[in-house]
Amino acid sequence: MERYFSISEMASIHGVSRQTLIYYDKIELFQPVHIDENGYRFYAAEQIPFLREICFLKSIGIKLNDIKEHIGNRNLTSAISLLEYHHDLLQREIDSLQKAKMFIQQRLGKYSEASRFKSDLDQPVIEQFPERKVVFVPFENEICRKELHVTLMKAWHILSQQEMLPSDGFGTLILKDQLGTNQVFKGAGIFTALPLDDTVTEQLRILPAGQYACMYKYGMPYETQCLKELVQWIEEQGYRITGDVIDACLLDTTFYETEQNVDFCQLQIPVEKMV
Amino acid sequence: MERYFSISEMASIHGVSRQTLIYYDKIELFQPVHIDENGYRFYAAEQIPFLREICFLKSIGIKLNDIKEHIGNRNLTSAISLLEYHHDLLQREIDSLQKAKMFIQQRLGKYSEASRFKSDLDQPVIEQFPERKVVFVPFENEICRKELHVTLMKAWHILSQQEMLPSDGFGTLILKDQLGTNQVFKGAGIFTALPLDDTVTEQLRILPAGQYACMYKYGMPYETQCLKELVQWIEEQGYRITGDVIDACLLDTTFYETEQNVDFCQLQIPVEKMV
DNA sequence: TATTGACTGTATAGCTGTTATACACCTTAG
DNA sequence: CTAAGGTGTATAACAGCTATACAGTCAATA
Repeated sequence: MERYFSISEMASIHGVSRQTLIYYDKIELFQPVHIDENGYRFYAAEQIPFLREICFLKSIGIKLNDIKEHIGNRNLTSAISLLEYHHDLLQREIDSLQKAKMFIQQRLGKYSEASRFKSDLDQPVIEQFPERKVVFVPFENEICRKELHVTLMKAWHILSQQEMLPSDGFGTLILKDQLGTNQVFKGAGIFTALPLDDTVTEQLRILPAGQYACMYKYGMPYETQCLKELVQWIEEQGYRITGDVIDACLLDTTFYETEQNVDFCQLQIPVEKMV
Repeated sequence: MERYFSISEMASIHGVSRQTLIYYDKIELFQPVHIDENGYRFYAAEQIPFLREICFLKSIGIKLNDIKEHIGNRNLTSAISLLEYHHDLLQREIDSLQKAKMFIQQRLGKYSEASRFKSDLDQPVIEQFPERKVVFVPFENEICRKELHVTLMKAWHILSQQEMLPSDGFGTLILKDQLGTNQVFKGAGIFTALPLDDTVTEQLRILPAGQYACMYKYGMPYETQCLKELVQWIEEQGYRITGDVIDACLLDTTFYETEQNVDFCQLQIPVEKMV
């Protein structure tokens, strides 16, 4: 019966590579019991349970450094606390991936909305919307492309502080009372939909459920031609505007770099029929 | 109105570091529209949606390389397929972490069993066990420490091929018919509990539910003193052995490196009362 | 005008856990 | 004597940054 295992034997027994054992030797995680005059590494059968345990801990995602600290003086208490700690860590990791998955689903939902829109471009139509919770950040300067982008990023920051992403749509919100004045964008700002129902303490706003007069358009929110048309249409049809105007961005400029360089949007104005 | 953003402005708007933008420049993922005579980078407001989108895709875990390939010529179809692909990837990742979490729970369960054992060392006692599914690998050579370890690793390989880990206990299985002969370990081998109910095509064996005569002990399976004592006790108490002998390892030698260097085990022999 | 301080640039190492490569040595079989 | 198959060391590469060192730029102040 041979006394030692060569490095390749030891590696193949554990399903790891020779290089990996050399690396473990180097970082002093797992070293051969014997080294011969040529520098050849030799491992003992008694070492197998240790390497096995290292492989187990590695497989469940524990860092080699943590394994190294643990494996040296191992006892039931330390083994349990290492596993419990890692269990919590895994749970947090899973939660975070679940969240990412949900953000993707929401974004896909938005894309699906954008691709099968329900009316022609620049054609007014009435649609129903559920209640929407959003974060609202008012503009601080004259509205322009730059102000739009910078303000949106502020809203983004508010979400990301709560570990959320603006995956569920955003746009510009224009105050109802400013319509028809020569300061249409006074008090206006950017909204981003809340992807989770988590509480954002400040800057939370609710877009009410109900019927909205809507119009798809290409253009930036500060181009008000379509807005005027839609408001006029609302009057002609005998509707009354009941709340603030939403200019929801369906596809931003990153989709139209070369040609148009404007957003694909939907104006949404809450209305009710006048009696 | 200033035309450009400096690198630090652009970084802070997006909540990334200056170094990150330098890195994105270098890998040609996101580059400034203008570089002045001193090499200073300047970014345009129109670039914000692109960097924003890069940050979004990065946050949900998409690799920079994939983002780079995608962001250049972006359209609804490619955006959807990128997200759908990544959604599946996330799901697989989550499944794998869930599995790891379950392995930890099982291992913790084993440790808990080991720490609150129900009878004294070397004291026979009757216990109930549920049915257990295990992978069985027979010894190929004379039983000894090395053969135990090597055979256990073979069982490990069978599990890991099915993306499982031997987290739910292992041990030695001795055939009932060899008890009392002078070849006790003929046909014996290593078993490892199946952590999942997945089908392992071959080498699957079932340890039946029922009552077992049990004894905790320190020692390796090839040391048969305790086994003899337990078998004798079974006879004295008027029980009959109904199946193969299990020598379940509760804590392996990695827990006892310096002092004892043997496993903490529990002998389990299925029995029934003779009438 | 000289000097701060806050910016900018480049270049480099470090992190983690390997894998891959290049090059050299040892042993044994043909 | 050579070839094959093992072994050793040293190094780069991967990803996505962060941190550091060192140097140039710019505007405001003493």
